Amino acid sequence: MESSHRNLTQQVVHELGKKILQGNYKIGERLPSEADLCQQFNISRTATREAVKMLTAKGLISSRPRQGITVVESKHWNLFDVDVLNWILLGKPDLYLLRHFLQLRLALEAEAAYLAALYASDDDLIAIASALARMKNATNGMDDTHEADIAYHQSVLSASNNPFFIQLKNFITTALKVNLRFTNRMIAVTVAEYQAHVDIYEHIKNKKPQAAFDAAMVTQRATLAIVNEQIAALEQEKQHKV
Amino acid sequence: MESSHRNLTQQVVHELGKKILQGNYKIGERLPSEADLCQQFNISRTATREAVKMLTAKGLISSRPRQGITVVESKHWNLFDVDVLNWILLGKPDLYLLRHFLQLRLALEAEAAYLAALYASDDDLIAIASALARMKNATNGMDDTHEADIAYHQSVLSASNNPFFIQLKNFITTALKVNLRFTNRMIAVTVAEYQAHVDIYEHIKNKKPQAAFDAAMVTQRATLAIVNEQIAALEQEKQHKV
DNA sequence: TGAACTCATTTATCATACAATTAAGTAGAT
DNA sequence: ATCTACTTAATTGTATGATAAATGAGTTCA
Repeated sequence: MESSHRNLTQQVVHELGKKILQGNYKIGERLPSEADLCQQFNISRTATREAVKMLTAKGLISSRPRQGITVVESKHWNLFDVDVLNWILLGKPDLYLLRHFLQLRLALEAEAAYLAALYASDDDLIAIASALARMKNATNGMDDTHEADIAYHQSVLSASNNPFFIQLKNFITTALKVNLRFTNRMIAVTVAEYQAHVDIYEHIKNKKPQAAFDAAMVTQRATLAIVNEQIAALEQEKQHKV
Repeated sequence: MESSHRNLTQQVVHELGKKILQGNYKIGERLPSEADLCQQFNISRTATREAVKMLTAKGLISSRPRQGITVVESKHWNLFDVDVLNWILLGKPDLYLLRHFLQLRLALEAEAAYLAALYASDDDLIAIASALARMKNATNGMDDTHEADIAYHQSVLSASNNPFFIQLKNFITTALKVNLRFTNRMIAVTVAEYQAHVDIYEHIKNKKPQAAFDAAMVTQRATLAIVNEQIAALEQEKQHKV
């Protein structure tokens, strides 16, 4: 068990969270009662209840006397919670999830670039530059592409100096992980992306918000277009099977 | 006490959450120990611990043996949690918070309009249209402006058919509440806004994503510009005082 | 100096008991 | 029959007390 270092409550939170996000319990359905959960996990009511409370706090379930523990509507789920996001990833992410992630990333990252051009401090600029340096090394195999990519995107979000954008760094990082599962990128692709990011950085440094926004938007719409094509191809394939 | 209908645990969650978000405990600082909290609220350890766990699940605090209960860095806070957002509002929202909200709304709502133009179902379109009808009534005083406004924004987000955008309906609603505190809108303004929303709706209905995006973007940048001016004026005023 | 040990503090977990809530069933009146 | 009021049982909510585990800080000893 990979989670043996965590305490009991957190392990149960993890197990139940995974099951809920993977659809083992349908919406509105009852989970096992506290007593049953105690038996299943062989733990005390204290630990069980604390786990239930944590999942409640994340908006996944609701517990009431006599009614038991039920899965609430998915619109109440805190999809931007790090744990919830990771539980989603433990399932089998499909192209539709990838598209949803990209759609939100597009919206966020373009405006983050815009705001960075307006509000980035000197330190923020240095952070972006050093992330870009790592990306360049990565194209030569001297650094990890994925790590460098994450560092770059996080540095731009930080430079927006908006706490809400900053909080979404978790989300973006997770979205990039999903990306990684679908795109086995060639070095060539990475170089092109690197150049695009350099351009955005220049706009940010030169305090040209609209230019930074547009550049980021173009890059992301292109990525999204590729995924949309893949989905279209997939759906056509399904049609043929039927 | 307005929260007397809630159970004990949730009341404590609310009280502590408020205090943390209002800055009564600094980041890294220790909250009272479990034992102290039991005394302060005059409740059992069970209730106290469950409250602590819920706040932990929302990313506000961390509790470890010997170290106690500490406020974690704000970058870990789940700012998109409904409760956390409301605790923020219980403070005294300033123009900077309003700006942060608007910056994110701008990013989200423009792209939501784009996606709505691509993916809105017939029902989605009907929902937007009926929200617009409510807004029109509101300009005649026949419906509540604020409620109608919320309904409109929510209907566009729903029409994006992206679960992440849909989850952010809570956020947008809260952001609109903050808006309300600062802008005592004239009817005239509302009429102008109404027309802008009608235009966006037409673009969505006609499946013109880019047009919908641009229209939404223009409206929001204008709103943001006003707030930026107010902030600039405020900062200049402060300069004079010094 | 520093490594090993002890100790005290605080959270983590367990066990048990009772209270509160509420869905569902039951009895009684009309 | 059916509506109301009552009873019951299932489930979570809260309280209490005891013990375990983690860990920072001090203490001893080589």
